[in-house]
Amino acid sequence: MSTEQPLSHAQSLFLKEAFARGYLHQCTDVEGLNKAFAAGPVTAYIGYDCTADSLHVGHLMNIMMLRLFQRTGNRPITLMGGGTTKIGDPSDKNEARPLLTDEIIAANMAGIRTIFDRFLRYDDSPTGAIMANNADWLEGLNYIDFLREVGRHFSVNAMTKMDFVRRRLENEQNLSFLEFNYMIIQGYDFLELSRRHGAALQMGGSDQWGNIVQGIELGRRIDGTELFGLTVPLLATASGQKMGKSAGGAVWLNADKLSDFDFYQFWRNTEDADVGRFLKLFTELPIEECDALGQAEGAAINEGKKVLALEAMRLCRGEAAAEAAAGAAATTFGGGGVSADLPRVQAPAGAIEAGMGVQDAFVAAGLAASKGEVKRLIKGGGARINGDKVEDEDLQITAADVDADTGAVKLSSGKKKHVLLVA
RNA sequence: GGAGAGAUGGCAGAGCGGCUAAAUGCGUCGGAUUGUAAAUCCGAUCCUUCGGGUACGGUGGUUCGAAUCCACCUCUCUCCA
Repeated sequence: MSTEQPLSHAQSLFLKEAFARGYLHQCTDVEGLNKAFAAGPVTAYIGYDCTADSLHVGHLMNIMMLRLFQRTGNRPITLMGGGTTKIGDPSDKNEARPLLTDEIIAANMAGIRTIFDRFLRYDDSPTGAIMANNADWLEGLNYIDFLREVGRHFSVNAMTKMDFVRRRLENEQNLSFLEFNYMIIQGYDFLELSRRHGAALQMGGSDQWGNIVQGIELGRRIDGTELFGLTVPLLATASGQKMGKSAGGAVWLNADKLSDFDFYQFWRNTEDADVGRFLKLFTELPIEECDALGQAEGAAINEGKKVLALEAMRLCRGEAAAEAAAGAAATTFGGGGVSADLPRVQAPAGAIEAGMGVQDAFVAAGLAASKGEVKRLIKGGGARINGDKVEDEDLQITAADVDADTGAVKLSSGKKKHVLLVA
């Protein structure tokens, strides 16, 4: 796509900026979309599954894009897949996954919403974000009416040519009718959102391209409306790793799923080659500044990583958490001191006073999954208590190990994972 | 509907009566190096009350002894119709 052409209207700011920051992958019709922006605020949506009670870094790029979309004078809709989650997206999966219950879906949705509140402004103004839930229209659908209105526009011939369908068919793996309907339902969401809220654009991960296009087609055929789609690129690290692992687990955006310290560390440990790109994607610093920081050579690039970590923290966890995590990192890695802002885990009541085995302590702190793992860690020289290497696998942790200031014992697995086990 | 092949640790994939808690690779976790980076190198990699206990799709059986042999069941794949 070209950014050379003069974009005389402020609304096109979004596409220009999104492109420059690296959010754009594919677009169904750049010219048409530019015109739409020129005509006034555009309403766009991104759909989110409710399969977990938090979103993770993999979702962050498109949340940032929604935020940019709003800041550049448009109205974003976050669509919760309360209805579609009951079906489960079959694309890219080889087997059907177990269906979630209503209770779990509702709980997941509540967890996910807390994240959006940090990034978007929800209100009734022309650019105020809207929270939608496709359960609102999917659950009340009348089967016959739906088939007559929507079903007739879908060609099974075409649907069987889709990658995931063909794969399932060729491998003779069961593809239930339920799953087969997912793309119809998702396409229908777009139609419904365009009717209810005037949504003209759907954005999403590049894996959603097919679903998005289906929705656009549907809108054109049934309502004769012109709809647009655009996707964000798949995110990987420079060395080719899929992004989003930290301290042994997914990098959740919710603080109750991943501590502020670990979240900060995730960004702080970004690969050199990714610094500039990630700054543009995950912070709101001016592009020139991102580029400058990302181009630093050698150890100087660490400054960029600190900025990235701090800024990403600000957006995802808030100012106070960002400062605290940065401080905790500085004391932990700089001075070797113990920061009170390291992740805290409560030890079983009275356990430390009574004397707690190291192995149990590490497991309790979540630094190891089993005692055998702790033994291996000790054998490998990676276990530390208050900074001292553990040599004896039967060592007892007692009240004497509890630091007066933090009221906890600092346990470390390797050089980067630290937990304060609170007595 | 007919004929074959297969199901092994987080994954891929050897093993085909005892030496097999099960080769090798990937992944993961430590260590070294370094800049809390990447790359590289080294080590570890079921649980345990440290006696043992679980484990090679499921259930029985043969055997002193089975992931390995037999029967049935479940699922998957390939070829033919």
